[in-house]
Amino acid sequence: MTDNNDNSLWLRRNYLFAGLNDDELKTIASNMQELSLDEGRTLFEHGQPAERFFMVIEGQIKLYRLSEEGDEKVIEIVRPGETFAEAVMFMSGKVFPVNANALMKSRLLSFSNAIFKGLLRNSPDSCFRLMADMSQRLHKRLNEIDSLTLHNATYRLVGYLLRELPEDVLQSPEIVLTTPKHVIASQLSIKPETFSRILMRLSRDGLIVVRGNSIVLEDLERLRKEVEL
Amino acid sequence: MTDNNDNSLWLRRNYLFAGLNDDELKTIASNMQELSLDEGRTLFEHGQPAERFFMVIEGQIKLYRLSEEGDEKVIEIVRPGETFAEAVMFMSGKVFPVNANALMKSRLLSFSNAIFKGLLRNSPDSCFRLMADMSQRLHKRLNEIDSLTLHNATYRLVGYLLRELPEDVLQSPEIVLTTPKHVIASQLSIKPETFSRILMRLSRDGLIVVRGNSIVLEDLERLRKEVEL
DNA sequence: CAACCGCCTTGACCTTGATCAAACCTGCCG
DNA sequence: CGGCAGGTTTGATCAAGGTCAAGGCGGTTG
Repeated sequence: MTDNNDNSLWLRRNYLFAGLNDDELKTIASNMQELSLDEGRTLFEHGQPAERFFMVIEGQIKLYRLSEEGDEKVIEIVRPGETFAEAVMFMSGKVFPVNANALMKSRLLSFSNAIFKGLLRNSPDSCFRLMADMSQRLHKRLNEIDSLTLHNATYRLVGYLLRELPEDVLQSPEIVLTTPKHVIASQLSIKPETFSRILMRLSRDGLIVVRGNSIVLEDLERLRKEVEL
Repeated sequence: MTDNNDNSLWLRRNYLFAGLNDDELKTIASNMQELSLDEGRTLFEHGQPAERFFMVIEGQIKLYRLSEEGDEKVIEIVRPGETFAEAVMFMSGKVFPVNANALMKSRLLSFSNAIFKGLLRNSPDSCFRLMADMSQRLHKRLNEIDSLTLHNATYRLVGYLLRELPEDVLQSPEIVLTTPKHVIASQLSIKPETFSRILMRLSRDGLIVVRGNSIVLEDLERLRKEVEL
């Protein structure tokens, strides 16, 4: 139970649960499960019935789709503090729409859809939070479709770099990739070879400096112009 | 008011409002506005503040994005009975994420976000319906990303044809395009020329027969195989 | 410390679908 | 009925990014 108390902190911190009172949080906490996954372990697969949703508290979870030929498209990398698969509980079929797999040793919490739904019924506030969450996801997907159809690979990559930049612009504009490049490439719908070549070109042109997993954005001005045009 | 009574029928028919009682429906109805748009008229633009959402009762509304160079990507064609922009009310920025434009003379109803949100606060049932709606949209977007990144233009086009097929398989497998081909092409993220060529190839191979806006699916068997592999 | 393994990079070549340009329909309007 | 306009088709060419193959570079492990 001390374990669970520890985990409850994560609940209070997440906006999804912020609309619940102490009793409701207790209900959630007493039904949540902690689980840990070794690197490479799969949590669920596309098409499996979905009864729970998840929060990452440590590590990284890769959400992805597979084509019939086995090609992989990474939809999202979920990081500590973030929830996933919570929108599935309202879908008619109620099966996971993607595969989920640990990129590294990870710890998660899982929550019963049924119980959470029960609480939602008495908490319009929580409903609104969840809807805000879904609305934001919808918007992110729209932007991805936009950049896939209206823009090219360089645009997507530069956009990614700029989004990865920490909020406060004052600190040094360096990004340290915490995920293998080929996974980021897949997320941006670029092949690893092309990903590498674009980084190459950007550094040849003096926009960035690459040293392994570290990318320094040398010329923010020109990088920003790259995604505006 | 007879007009509004007429329009109220549309409300009762739409699942979004199905969770509301008579009083609540009356509130909605008394605040809804009817508007009509001539062909080519724009309803709203990407980035404009969003205070209302809409239902089409006649005609077709094109939702689309524009690139900086003016290229257009059609996100969706909204047809009679369907609502749109209702997810926007929960977004932080509350601006329309797309442009909306009438493909032909159209009639719409519009509803105040604020008032609907007020009703939602007392109707968990309606919240759940809206969440089901958003969840379904999320899933549709995911599938679009999937088919953009993991599949080719032919797959998308054949998939479209099969989805357009009426439910009951018994009737003749003919599709009549009610939207200009270049608009459908954009929806599928294909250029008009390529769209035309793919139709050409499919009919040369005996899978379909094209006559203007009519497409007869001659060989459902092989068409289905096309999207499975 | 050597060997191996996974990941990344580099080079040569290829394929899909885009682009550009012209012809072709079809419906509409004067 | 002639001509014009929008949408569609067709043909020739092009380019972005994918594929295939080989090499390099760490990092881990026995």
